[in-house]
Amino acid sequence: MPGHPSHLRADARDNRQRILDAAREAFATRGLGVPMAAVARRAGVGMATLYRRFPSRESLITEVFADELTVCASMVDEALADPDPWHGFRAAIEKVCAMQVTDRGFTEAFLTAFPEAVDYERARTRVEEGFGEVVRRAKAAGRLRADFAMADLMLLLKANCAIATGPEEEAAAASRRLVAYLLQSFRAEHAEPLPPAPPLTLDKLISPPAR
Amino acid sequence: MPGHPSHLRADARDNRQRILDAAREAFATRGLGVPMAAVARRAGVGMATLYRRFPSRESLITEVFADELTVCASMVDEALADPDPWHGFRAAIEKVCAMQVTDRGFTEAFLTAFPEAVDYERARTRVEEGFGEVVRRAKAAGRLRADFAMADLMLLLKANCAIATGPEEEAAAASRRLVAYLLQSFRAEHAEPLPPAPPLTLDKLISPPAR
DNA sequence: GACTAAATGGATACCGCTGTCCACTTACGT
DNA sequence: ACGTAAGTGGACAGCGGTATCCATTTAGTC
Repeated sequence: MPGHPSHLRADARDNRQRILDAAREAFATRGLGVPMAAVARRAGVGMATLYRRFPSRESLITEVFADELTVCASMVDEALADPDPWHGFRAAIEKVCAMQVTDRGFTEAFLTAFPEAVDYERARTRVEEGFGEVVRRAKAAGRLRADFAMADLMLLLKANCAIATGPEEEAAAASRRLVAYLLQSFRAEHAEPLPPAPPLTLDKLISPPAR
Repeated sequence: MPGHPSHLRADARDNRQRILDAAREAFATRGLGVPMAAVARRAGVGMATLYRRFPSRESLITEVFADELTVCASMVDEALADPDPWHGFRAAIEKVCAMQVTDRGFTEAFLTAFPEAVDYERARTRVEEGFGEVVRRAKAAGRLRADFAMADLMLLLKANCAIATGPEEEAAAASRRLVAYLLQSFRAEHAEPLPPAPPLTLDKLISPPAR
């Protein structure tokens, strides 16, 4: 694993970080699929540097995504710390969806699994398990409908991802409204019967290699 | 406008139709963005033929999409003929969403406006107005919440579009569940306050030129 | 059946993006 | 200070896709 920051010369380590920052920004504004050259230029490094550090586009995406997943994990922690389980559930969902709107790269990455990543894998399961606990508590409190499935979270994220395209102002409004609609349906009070949940999990659901 | 079928030699007219059929099929299975050469091969014609008939990829998409919009319009007509306004509303939405799942090209096309098309424009407004009437009647019957906006339909379609990717079986299940959730929220009975609707219409909402 | 304009297909020029190679530069131990 | 290995940037070959050109074939008319 040559990507690891340890054992790197000081300047190389510096450049590595610059690349990650540039990539995050580029992915956020222009989506994954942005030319590698654009990332390199933005970072102020040459192609070779970029490719030595991140041999494939996927490895770069993976690394950037791992960082963002960490942010995500902290949101889940906040939700767990909330004394009101439903409020925690609701706030976590609203925050992640808002994040998808502002950061297009994050959005796409969420939909494009990269099974290789290791750190990423750990953060992911941490998020999954943490959120599972949030769900359990909200159900126990009688606020979240009992037939809510984790796959429904995926459903919401995927849906919101589509909403998150286009001019940011509109996208934000649209996302808020979609989330409000769905949160209302998630409430236990007026639950109506549903078709079965699809067999989707955070990794399984995804469209294969994007392109 | 060289695209028009009239005044074409018989064989040319025939080939034009073969291209449209091939394109519809190719778009449906492999998405818009399928290589033009693949469409040509599938239609059993050369590149030149394809490009003479449809000078740009967009013009081809537009034409195919116009046909599919017609199907869509007939669904709206069915909804209008339904004596139960809410049932009509519900059935129309379920049908269109199911169509998005089976036909990936249609889905993408729905998200990628092409303002130039003329026939397309007519079919579109026909669908919009027809569905507007469906909505009006469902509201009048007290079954659809009063603050439902046409933009909410766009919201649903865009969301469902993201759901419609991946293996068809899973996608279908996921779509059914999403639609069920949203339809529940659309019902007047238990309506809760919502954030304002985004200013989206069928053409306005769209992300600019796809790629 | 013969003539002509329309229609055709495949070869081809072209373009943008990826990923590699190599001659030069720089950090760091001594 | 200086040697060396690590690091660097830009040039470049390869690839997959688009759009065009032109020699050949074919439909429709007399």
